[in-house]
Amino acid sequence: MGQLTIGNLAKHAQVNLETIRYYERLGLLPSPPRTQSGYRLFPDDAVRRLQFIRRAQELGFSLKEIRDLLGLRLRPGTRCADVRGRAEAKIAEIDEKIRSLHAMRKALVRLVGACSGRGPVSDCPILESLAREEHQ
Amino acid sequence: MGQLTIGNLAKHAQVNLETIRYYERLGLLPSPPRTQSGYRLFPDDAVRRLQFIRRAQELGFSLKEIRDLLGLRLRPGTRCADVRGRAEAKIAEIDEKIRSLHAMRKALVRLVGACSGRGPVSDCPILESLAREEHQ
DNA sequence: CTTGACTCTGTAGTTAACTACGGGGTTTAG
DNA sequence: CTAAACCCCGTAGTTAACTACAGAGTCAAG
Repeated sequence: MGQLTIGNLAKHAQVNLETIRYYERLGLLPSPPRTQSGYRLFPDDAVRRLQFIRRAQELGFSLKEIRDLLGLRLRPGTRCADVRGRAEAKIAEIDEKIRSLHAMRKALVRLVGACSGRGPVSDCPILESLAREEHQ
Repeated sequence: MGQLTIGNLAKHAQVNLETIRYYERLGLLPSPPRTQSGYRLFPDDAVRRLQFIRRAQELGFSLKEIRDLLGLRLRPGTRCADVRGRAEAKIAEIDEKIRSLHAMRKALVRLVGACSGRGPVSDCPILESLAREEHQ
């Protein structure tokens, strides 16, 4: 373990090979070392990084946002207050998403309940419940 | 209240006017009644519907998925078990998203903590925590 | 030592989700 | 009653995020 060609990485992470090169160009994956003949050799934790990217996309983050998220770390040389600020902003954004998902969930649970109960409720718009709660 | 031209709807819901026509074509908004000259007249709850769509997009749902979500309702003529099944599947998907967001949140909180504490923790990949937990 | 599977780069094509535009009719404020 | 501001439809252009392809080099099994 510890060295993956691009094809093997693609297999393990279940993404298209070309997507990996694309992400590298966009700065989502650090450029890996190469063999003397130019082949990429990825560390095996690149698999997790790719999975993180895919999952974050499913949560509604753009690749640009994900790049920023992945860049959030404390290295000597980064200003702590800056990292902290950006992290806190992201936390707030995540809390907002969680709240919205809970509202959506609640509406669906209500729908399922009305279904088994055959209650007179919920003929009309169920999901309209999720209006943007004055989101900045 | 009660009747919105497409331009007013666009203003109230903060979306581009052309986007509204686009959503109507895709079946995300029901085709509204028209004036005798052909102008659309939307009921005012179209605003909430548009906000729902936008919010759901930010949560990572595609327009196709959102159309399905909005179609989930109990009308006489829809098979209850079917609606129920689809709703339950959506609930499971939402729970998965919520779990992932919590994992992401936790990692960010840890980052902020390490920041103020100047702990030796978390130089390296913080967000790698969010790997796809064997997602079906 | 060749053949098939990989890899490289650069460029072009695709899909989803808009967004804009042109050429026309309609409404309304002055 | 006319000019600005709307609206109509159809079509074309844009952006993000892939995905494919062409032409050439590399590696590994037999």
